[in-house]
Amino acid sequence: MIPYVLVVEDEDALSALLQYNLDKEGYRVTIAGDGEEALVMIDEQMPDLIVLDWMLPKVSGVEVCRRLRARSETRNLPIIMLTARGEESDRIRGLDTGADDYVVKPFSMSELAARIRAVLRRIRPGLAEDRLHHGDIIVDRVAHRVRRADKEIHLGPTEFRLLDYLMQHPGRVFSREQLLDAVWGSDVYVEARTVDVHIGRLRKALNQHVDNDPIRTVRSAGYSLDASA
Amino acid sequence: MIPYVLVVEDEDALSALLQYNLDKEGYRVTIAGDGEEALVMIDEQMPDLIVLDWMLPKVSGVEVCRRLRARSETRNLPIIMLTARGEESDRIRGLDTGADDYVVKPFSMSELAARIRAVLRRIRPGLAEDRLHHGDIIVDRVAHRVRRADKEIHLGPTEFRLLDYLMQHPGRVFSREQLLDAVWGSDVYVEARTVDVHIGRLRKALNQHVDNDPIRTVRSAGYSLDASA
DNA sequence: TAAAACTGTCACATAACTGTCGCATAGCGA
DNA sequence: TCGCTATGCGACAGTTATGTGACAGTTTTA
Repeated sequence: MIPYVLVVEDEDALSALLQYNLDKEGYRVTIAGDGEEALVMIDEQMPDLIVLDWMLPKVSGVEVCRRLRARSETRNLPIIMLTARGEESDRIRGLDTGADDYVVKPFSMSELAARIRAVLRRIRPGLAEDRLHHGDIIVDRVAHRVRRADKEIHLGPTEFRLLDYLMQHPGRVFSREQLLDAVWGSDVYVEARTVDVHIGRLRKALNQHVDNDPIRTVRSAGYSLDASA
Repeated sequence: MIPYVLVVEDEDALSALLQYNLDKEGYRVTIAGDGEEALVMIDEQMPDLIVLDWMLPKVSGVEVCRRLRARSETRNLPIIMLTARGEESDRIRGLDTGADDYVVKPFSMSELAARIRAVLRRIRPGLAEDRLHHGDIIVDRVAHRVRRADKEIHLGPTEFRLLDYLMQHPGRVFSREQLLDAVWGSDVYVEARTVDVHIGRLRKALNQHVDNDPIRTVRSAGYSLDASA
């Protein structure tokens, strides 16, 4: 699955550059222009990693960082800080606040990309690994196969991506909109109810040999992969 | 082709010695000082073999090993562990984790070099082997012959290379683009659909005497050699 | 040098998958 | 319990991806 990076940066020139290059590196990228916006987007879209400018309007980078660390859902969200030279003494405070790494401006794209790779690997090995297990479900991303209780399960491409995404965050509830963003892509327009249909198809496929349904419907909130099991 | 060896070792004296001696043995050598650095370098430089100290700062040797084995790109990367005497009981765990061989410190350079040669010869399946087997298919890369179920199969050059490539990674799904890169070469421009046609021809040739198709189509993803069978 | 073998593309047939509707149910607050 | 809202899901028509025979241009073989 494609890692999803949120860039929080108020200088448009830089954020556009970052978007362009990270996209080319194979990441899905969104931009937030200030800390407040960032906090909202993080909640809604659950990125895999955040590139966070130290200085930001409204809510500073440090503050964003601190708040994310204070909440359990975002405690392990990888964060890379961007700091300007001269704020160097602050770096340490940055890491204290809970950033996973920092890059000093001006930086090269390849340097940032390398840090991102390293941090993703270190913090969230699940992203890079090519097999996801949960209960009796196995998703093999390289072979593009799904098994449940040792039976081969055939899924269409969309159902496959949907399951893959849910398996990355077991137990977490996703709204239909979040799932559309993550699985269909933020650019296409599709009815939210379509998610229901695909969830239904996924359920049917997964439960054909087994009695218990691993997908939990959370009324008026969305769906999640059942954390138990 | 000079084999490229990455040495992961935190004691500078030892790593320098290794670099010197392995270089003299005819290997290209790079050093990583801890596990984290190693993981980055492996990704970026794709060495042919890794000499990995058991005890490392940040990310231990075992952990590095485990993570490499969890990702398909590095699953077959040969690894030789360096363990200190007294960690001997751990040795077994080392091999379980996926190391291909281990050497107990203190060791002689010639011993290490011999292990490296042996492992390179033994492990590199596609590169060194002159025959690939999978199910009832045999590809003889030296004689340039293919047999299935004991019948000689005639393939054109492109079909041969295509099958050869698929047989190096059974089960793994390759996109049309990946196959074009690997089989046709990254510089030529050929329609992606051309892959379909060659897959079709390959299928026809392979299945002429046998009923079951060893090539799996994964809709919207690509093709793979069926890992079962 | 002619015949045979091989390639890459196309066009068309078919199979697989998608998104939406609409109606049936289930859940929930009053 | 009633009424409203949210979800489940079969059906369907439109779309997209794949399989494959034909063909013309090239390369290899005899």
